[in-house]
Order: sequence, then C-alpha cells, then structure tokens
Amino acid sequence: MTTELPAKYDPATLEPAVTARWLQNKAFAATTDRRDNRYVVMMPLPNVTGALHMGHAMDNVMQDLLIRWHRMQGDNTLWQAGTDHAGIATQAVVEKRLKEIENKTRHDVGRDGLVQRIQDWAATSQKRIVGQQQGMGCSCDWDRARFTMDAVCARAVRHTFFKMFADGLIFRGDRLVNWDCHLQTAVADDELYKATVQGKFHYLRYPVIGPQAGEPTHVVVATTRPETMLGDTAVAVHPDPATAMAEAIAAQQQKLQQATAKERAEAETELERLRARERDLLPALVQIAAMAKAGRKVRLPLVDREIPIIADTWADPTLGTGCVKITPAHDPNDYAVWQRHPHIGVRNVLAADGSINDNGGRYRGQDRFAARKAVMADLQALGLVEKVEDREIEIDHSDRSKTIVEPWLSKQWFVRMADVPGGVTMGKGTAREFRAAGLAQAALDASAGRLPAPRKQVAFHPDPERYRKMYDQWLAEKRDWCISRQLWWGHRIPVWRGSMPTQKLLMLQPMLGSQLQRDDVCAWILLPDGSRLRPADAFATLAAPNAPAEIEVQICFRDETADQNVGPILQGAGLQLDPDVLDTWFSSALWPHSTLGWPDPATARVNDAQPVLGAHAAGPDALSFWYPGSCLVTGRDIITLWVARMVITGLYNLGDVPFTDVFLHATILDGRGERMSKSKGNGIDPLDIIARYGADALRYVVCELQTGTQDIRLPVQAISPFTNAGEPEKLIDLATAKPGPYLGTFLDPETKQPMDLVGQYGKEGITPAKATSERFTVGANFCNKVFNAARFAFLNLEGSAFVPLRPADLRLEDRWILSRLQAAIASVHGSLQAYNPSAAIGTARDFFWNELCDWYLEMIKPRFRAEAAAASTAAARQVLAAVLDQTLRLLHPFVPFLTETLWSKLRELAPVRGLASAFADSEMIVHANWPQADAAWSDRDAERQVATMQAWCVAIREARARYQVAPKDRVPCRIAAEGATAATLQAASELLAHMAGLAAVEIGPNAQRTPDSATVVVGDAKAFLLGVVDLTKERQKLQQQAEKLQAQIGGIEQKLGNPGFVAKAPPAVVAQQQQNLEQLRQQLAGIRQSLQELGG
RNA sequence: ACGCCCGUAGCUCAGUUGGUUAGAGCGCCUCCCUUACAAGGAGGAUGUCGGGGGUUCGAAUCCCUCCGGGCGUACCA
Repeated sequence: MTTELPAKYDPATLEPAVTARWLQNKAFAATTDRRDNRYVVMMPLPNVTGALHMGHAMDNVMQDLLIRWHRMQGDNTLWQAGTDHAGIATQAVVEKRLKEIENKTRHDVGRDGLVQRIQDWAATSQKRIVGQQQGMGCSCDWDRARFTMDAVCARAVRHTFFKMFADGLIFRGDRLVNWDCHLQTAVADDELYKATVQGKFHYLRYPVIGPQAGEPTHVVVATTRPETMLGDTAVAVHPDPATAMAEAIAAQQQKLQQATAKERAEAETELERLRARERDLLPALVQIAAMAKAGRKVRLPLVDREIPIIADTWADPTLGTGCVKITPAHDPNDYAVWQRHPHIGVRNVLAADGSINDNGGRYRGQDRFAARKAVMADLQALGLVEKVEDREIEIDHSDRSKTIVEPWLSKQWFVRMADVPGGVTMGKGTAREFRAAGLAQAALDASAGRLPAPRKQVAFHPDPERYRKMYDQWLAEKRDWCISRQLWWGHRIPVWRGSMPTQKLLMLQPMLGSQLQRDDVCAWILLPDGSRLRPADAFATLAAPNAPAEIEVQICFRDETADQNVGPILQGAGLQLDPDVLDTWFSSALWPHSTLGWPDPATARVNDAQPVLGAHAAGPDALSFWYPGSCLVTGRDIITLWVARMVITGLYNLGDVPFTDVFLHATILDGRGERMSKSKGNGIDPLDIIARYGADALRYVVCELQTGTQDIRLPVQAISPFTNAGEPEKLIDLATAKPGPYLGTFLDPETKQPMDLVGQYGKEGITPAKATSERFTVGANFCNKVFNAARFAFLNLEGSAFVPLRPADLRLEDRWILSRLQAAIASVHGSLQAYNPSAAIGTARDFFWNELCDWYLEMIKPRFRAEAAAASTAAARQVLAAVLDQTLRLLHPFVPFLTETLWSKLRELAPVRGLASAFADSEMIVHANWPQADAAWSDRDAERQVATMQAWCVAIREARARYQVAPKDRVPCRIAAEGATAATLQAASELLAHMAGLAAVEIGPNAQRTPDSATVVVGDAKAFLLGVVDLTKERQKLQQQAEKLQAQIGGIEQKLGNPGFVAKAPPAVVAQQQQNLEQLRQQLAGIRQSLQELGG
C-alpha cells in the first residue's frame, strides 16, 4: 500500500484517518508484562455534567504529551481514562432541564426516575467527552475506561467506606454545614463562591428583663439576617469591654504613629471613631457586661423567649453595637460561642427548603426572605428597631445553584482527618502496612518525604515549593471532611441506622450477636451522651441497671449484596438505609486504585469487552503492576479537593502514595484575564478549534502556552453570525465587545445586534455564535510547514539507501545539521523532564524551521539537481531521511496526527534509515523509539563554520535588500579576508554563494573594491558586492554603522576604564570585554577605511 | 486584613546562579507568487524591563517601598 499525500495540508481529512488507524490497531492498549519501567497517568476524570472546554484541552494534551513521550521511551504506559458522576453538578443540570422541559420536580419523578434520567444524560455526555478526547488525539487505553459509578469503582467505594467506618474514622454528627436551600443539600467549602449583594444592616432592640435603675432597658444588636433572631439563644457582650476598648485605642495610636502621610487621615478617622465609641457606648457595655456576670436575661421579641446575656470575647466592643446576638444553628461563630457556653442551647429555625420551621412560631412556612420582611415589620410595630442601614454584603453562594447558602445545623457524615489517639493503620493487611498519626498527617508526611521507606515523596512541578505550600496549608487544618450529600445521584451511604429502645436491642442480642462478630459487618451502638460502642461492649454496658432507655444503632456491610439479603430484617427491626449519598470526591479520591481493581483485581467486575484486571499469562495483576503510579496532571484549583484526598486514600487503602509527581499546569483565561466559563460565553469548545485549525494545531499552541506557573491569556473571538454569504468571515474580539442583554451574549460592534455565545437564548430570538481564538493559526502554520517540508523531502528521497556513515564521509552542511539535531534532541528531552512543554516545542520548532527548513533544505537543493555528483546526492538523501526520521519522532508527542501520517510515507520511500547504523523501525510512529542525542554527531567545528557562513549570508542579504538587488540577480563578490576567517569562508564559499545569491566569489587578503561596490563588514573581514551601489547611500550607511560601533566601543571603554570593574569582576568577564572591544575596533577601522575610499 | 504569585515590544509570553548591544511568536512596514510551502521567503522598525529608592564595578534579575492585577486563607454581629 502506498500512502497518498494530498498536495495541501488538510487536517480535517488527515486526522480522522489517523484516529481510525490508532483505534483499530488498539495502539494505546496497556497490558501488564515483565517490564520494570512503567509510566502511569490517572486522568483527572471529567464530569459527565457537560462537554469539555479549553481547560480540559490543556489538561488532556499535557497528559498525552507525557504519555506519548514515555511510551516512545519504551515504558509500559497506562493512561487511565474515565468519567466522574459529579453528584451535585449533574443532578442540578438534569433537575433544571426537567423543570424547563417538563415542568416537573425531582419529587414528581421519584428517586429511581430521576436516577434513570441522570444515567441517560451521563451516557450522552460520556460519548461526547470521549469523542472530544479522541479528536484531540488522547492516547488512553480506551478499553479500560471507568466510571465512578460502575461496578468496579462502586465496590472500591463500598470497601473503603466500610474500612473507615470499622476503624472509627467515619462518624455521623451535628455540624454546621453550608446548606443549599435550592438543591436542598449540604455543599462543601470548595463549592462556594463569594458575591456582593445589596443588603441591610438591621439594629434590633431586645428588652432587658427587669431592668434596674440606671441599667439600659434594651440591648441593641445588629444583623444582616434579622429572621435568624427567631433562633437566638443568647446575647453576648465582651467580658471586659473597657480593657478591650483601651487596647484597641492604644493599638490604633501606635498605628497612627507609624502611618505614612497617605494612611494618616484614615488612621486618624479610625482613632476618632474609637474614641467616640469609648465616650458614648462603653459605659453601657460595661453595665451590660456586669449584667451578664449577674446572669441577667433579655426577652427575645416575637417568639417571647428569655435568653441569657453572656460574656464572650467574640463580642467586640469596637464593632457594631458591641453586643452580638447568638444564633448557634445559623452562624459558624455563634456555633463556636455555643460550644464555649453549652447551657445556652441551640434552636434551628430553618427547614431544608429555606423556609422557617416549627421553631419559628407564627413565621413557620414563610420563606426566609419573606420572613425577614415580616419579622422586621413586626419589630418595627413594637418599636424594637433602632435603625436600618444600607450596606453591601459579601455572601457565600452555592456554585451549583447560584443561590445564597445558609449555615445550617444538621446531621451529616464525616471522615475524621485529625490525628487519632493511637494512630491509624495505613494499608492494613497489605505488605505496605504502617502507622500514621491520622489521615491528614499521613498526606502531610507524603509531601514532606517523611513516609517510611521505600515509599516516595509526592513532589509538585514545575514549582515544588509554591504548590506544596498550598497543599500543606490546607491539610494542616485537618478539618473533618463532610461526605454526606442530600442527593439522589451518587453512591448511597451504606449504613443502616435507627434508634430503638435498649430493651429491644437486648432482646435481639441472641439473634444478632454472632452476626455482628463477622468481619464483613460493622456495627456501632450510639448512646445518648454521644459515646460510641462496639456491640460486644454495648451489650455489657446496656445490661447494667442505669443504662439509657433508647440507643441508636448503625450497621454497615462490606458487601453490597448484604443490603438486599439482610435489609428486610433490619427494616423489621426499625433500621433504615441512610438516604444520603456520598460526596463525589469520595469516589474520585479512590480513582488511582479503584480503577485498577482494588480491593481485589482478580474479581473486579469489568465489562465484557474490557481487559481483565487480575493476573494473566503474560503478566501480573493491574493493581500490583501499576500502583503506585507516576504523574498526576491537573490544575492547581484541585490540589486540595482531589490531589490531597487521593494521597490520603491511597495511603489508607494500599499503604503507598498514588503517584510521585504532580504536574500543575496553567489555568486558561480569556483576553480579559477572566477564567473561561460556559455561562459567561467566553469558553471555547476544543472541537470547534479542531474543526477550524486541526487537532495538531490545537496541541501545538496548548503546549506552547504552558510555560511555567503563570496563567495563560487566550483572547477569544466570536465568529460573527451576521456575515452575508460570500463575504469574508468576521471575527469579533470578546475582550472589547460590549455585553448583550443576557449573561453570555455580546453585541456585534458593526450591526449592534446581540449574539449568543452560550447557545441558550434561542427562545429570546438571539442569534447563536461560535467562539474561537486566532491564536491557533500559529499551530496550523507550523503543521503546514512540517507537511510541506516533508513533501519536499519525499520528492527527493526516492531511491534512498542506507550505508553506515562516518562524519568524515559527509559535507559541511550534513555534519552541521546532524550536530544541530543532537543538540535539539537533548534540549527537547531536558525541557520535557523539567515539565516545560513550551520550551520543548520551542526548541523543536526552532530546529525544524530555522535550521532544517531555512538552511539545510536550501543548502542541499543543488545536490538533488541532475548534474550533481551521484555520491553527493546519495549522502544528501540518506542524511535527509535520517534527519526527517528523527525530527518526526521528536515532534510526535506534540503533533501526533501529522507525524503519524508522514511517518508512513517516509517508511515507504526510505525503508531503512540511519547514520552509523540503522535506526530501529516501527510500523507506527506512536510505537517508535524516542530519539536519543548521539554525542558522536556533535561537531563544534562544523557549527562554527556554518555560523560564520550564516552571519555573512545575513549581512549580504541585508545589503542586497538595502540596495534593492532583485532576488534572482546573482552578484559578483570579493571578500578581503585573511587567516582563519579566510579559510572558513573558503571552505563554505560554495554554500555562501548559493545561499546569498552570489555569482563568482573571490577571497583573498588583497581583494579590492570597485567604486560601485556595496561594502559588507563582518568581524575582521570585508566583502564587496560589485556593481550594486549608489555612492551617496553607501556613505550614509557606512556612516551610520560607524556611529553605532563607536557608541558600543564607548560603552565598553567606559566599563574597562572603571577601576572597580577591572579589579572586582571575574577575569574571564574582563577578558571577554577586552576581546569584544578589539573586535569592534577592527570593524570600525574597516568601515572608516571604506569611507575614505569613497571619499567620505 | 494576612500569605503567595505576577507587571518585559501593539498582543501573548521567554529571559537559568546578577555579566557582551534584553529575546521569540503574532501583528506592523518594504521587497519577492524563486521549481516543498503566500498557511511561504528575504529584510526592517518597535521596549525609561510598572514607578521610586537602595545594594553592587555592574540590576529585567537581589533588597525596601509605592502603584496595578491575580490567587489562597480569614473576617464581615
């Protein structure tokens, strides 16, 4: 079969053909074997919520780059693909559509109905995502793709939960959580964003009960959420307001003294404010503090409850009214106050949907915002509102529903991250078992390299210190991880629980006793005082005379089947399966080992078409072979959410880290520096870029963008939908375009019509438009150049043969390009090792374009002419084939489609390629060996000679351009040179003549100019281009050059004249300067001489 | 408020431990459809390296400070 290359580079036809070939041949398949060197990348699993965007493109391309690079190096590579069920995000999207399209809520369709709909949605998304990834050239082993809700992953989730539950690391407790009233679920801190809203500051007066003479009749508190007063259980005042105030004033005075002129005014105002408070407010606060000590109370209006005045330092006399209402169930700080003063109690006044609950008296059933108004109106009527101020307030919003979240006291499941008395056994039952102080501490030890050997450190790239700090800071808090979500989409929490009379439990003991001893069952008995007992201990305790009458039972089975088998019995006993599901990150945290079949690869229930995870004839099981893995590639926003948790669960389940390297790539921003997002309409679909520029172009540019730790600006343009047929396409820069009527719409500056970049405003009659970025043309141009350079090579490679070559057999340009090739290979490899894709592709590009195309291909053209000597042609062919071979390999991880296509053609025309010996061949370049820099082909002499020739060539071309010599005209040239320069030019004279468009070249110490010659000066020699000159212009040019040189010489003379420099700078630097000075002086002398000859 | 990062050509970014005249790509200007490539070739112009101060023989690079931007954490009664 011969490969037919089209005349023009066309990624749209070339790329799908390559994809098909790779997939048909299962080119990316990973199989365990006996190789020692492995390279494992676990894909940061995309959500099935929607499609991929440019951020994913960056992430996927970086992984593919590393994977292809390692695969070519001969590593047994596994790139684990898959998707994440993304509980809350996906359920939110599907619920929203349900409402929009069918006007139904989840309760209308029921739990099973909703899950079914989400599954359908997920299946569609998965198809789209895989299509996008394959379009980008991702070389994952697709047959091994997993989903966090599939049987293999679900079993790992279940086993991990069971293990943690049995170890006492998972517990259920009352905590203040961020409650999303719209989605009716708890959300994690990471799922929040701050938004500023217009709000009010309400000053409320709580009547003092039985005020004594001279005491204030009311305590005034301020709040932004007056409806929460229904749940107040105390009013707090600072225990010693006078001292606190005095300290604040002293601190402010100190600050004023150190203040710069600019800060002064502000500091003075603040001091003034504090002094005014001290004068006007403090006396009352002192009194109230005394009342607090005396155990006095206020009457909570509207609900008519007596609540105590308490003394707590949380109340700051310099802020607000100096007194604070305490609502433990609805404010984190107040919650903390309650922890310090348990006797005040707690009252939750919100229902799950954000309405006021039974505790809110007559406001019950009102939405919290309606209740806010009602409460204020009623207080107003009672004369209990001191004042109301307008104020901008920053409030936490749920990222999923975009609604305001409420701090809410509720029962949730947690994983204990803090240290545990006696420590935690990590990797229990494995060969890697060890003890850690706690889960978070184990992950901290991993980043610090403190894990017991042979476990490796988890290191961050490309800025180890900076990112480790982020990771460590978050883990150091060791905050308990809230893992329950009140959703229907996700892994259900596998715990049967319920409360029952102690007597009933004791009656069940004979029946349950032995069952509860099994090691695949774990039960806890919870006593009313919060303590938790193993069944064996509990039965003893509960049999005692003063045992509590009612207890709670929690039972977890390790295997899912038990839920079906034993469930009815438990239900009969009054236990229910917990309705909540697990936080999505719980299952993603297991990804690096759940996908490999943990806890038991041999029995992992993979799909029929998938490779087995257990051991097979050719190799060991997937888990022992590929765990621990190699590199995790992701964005820094996910370090805490995911990276840290993977390390924790990996250590906990397997006793070792999931990966040793974490490569954190840049975030992609738009032209304004804002994060790309679908809803803002500034996002780009990779498939749109692929359709327009090709996947290789996308990859090239993405690699080029990844320079280091900096985020990347990618200016986004809309393709104008208002272009008439036949007109050229118009692009509208979204960084400057004015926003349209809705979020994600923009106005076309020409027609002033709105365009919809989100694709959601069809009903509103807004024309949809696609987003693109012109930045990708660079990549397309590069690919086009590669394609054409290869085409040129192919035109001349017919009949190429291999013979062992030695440097001495080769001409200067051959030795030069081979030497440059070695340098390029070494440099690209080094840049990839340093996680610097931009530097890597930059070097590859410079070599390919600026050296191979611009010089070598041009230099060898004469050798392919009919009249050239056969030996010279053959050598050129062989070197060209070898260089192209190595260059394609070097470029393959960056632009895989193009290189794969060209590879086939190269193999046909030059079946054996090599230099001293033949290169190892491979049918597809995806499996070819990565090039290795061979020092034998480094040739400093050739590099120096060609560099000299190039310098002359450029100088001559510049002169030609200046004198407007037609490109085709071949100009006679005389060069006045001596010694080494003359020798070099003599050796390269043929090349120079060819490259600079010269006719006869004469080189000698006494070469003379003609009056009409242009003079070109390089270093210590001069060239005369005969018959091109205008004398006046020539004098001008030489004059300018002389001035420039004089300035440079002046600079160096000054430096050398500085005694400090000569005395203190390293001798080598001084010598270098002296040498430069000498050279520049020679040049200047040459120019002056020419000027003299011209009569200047 | 505290911590981390950044500010270099019109745009997007490089610039290793301080050391020749600060670079690249895109864009711009001039010339060229030269037998791989006009998605190309040859040549050219463009910077008080955010401002100020300091250390040093020498600063884009180190220190201080101010201004501007981003991220993280906290706080907001």
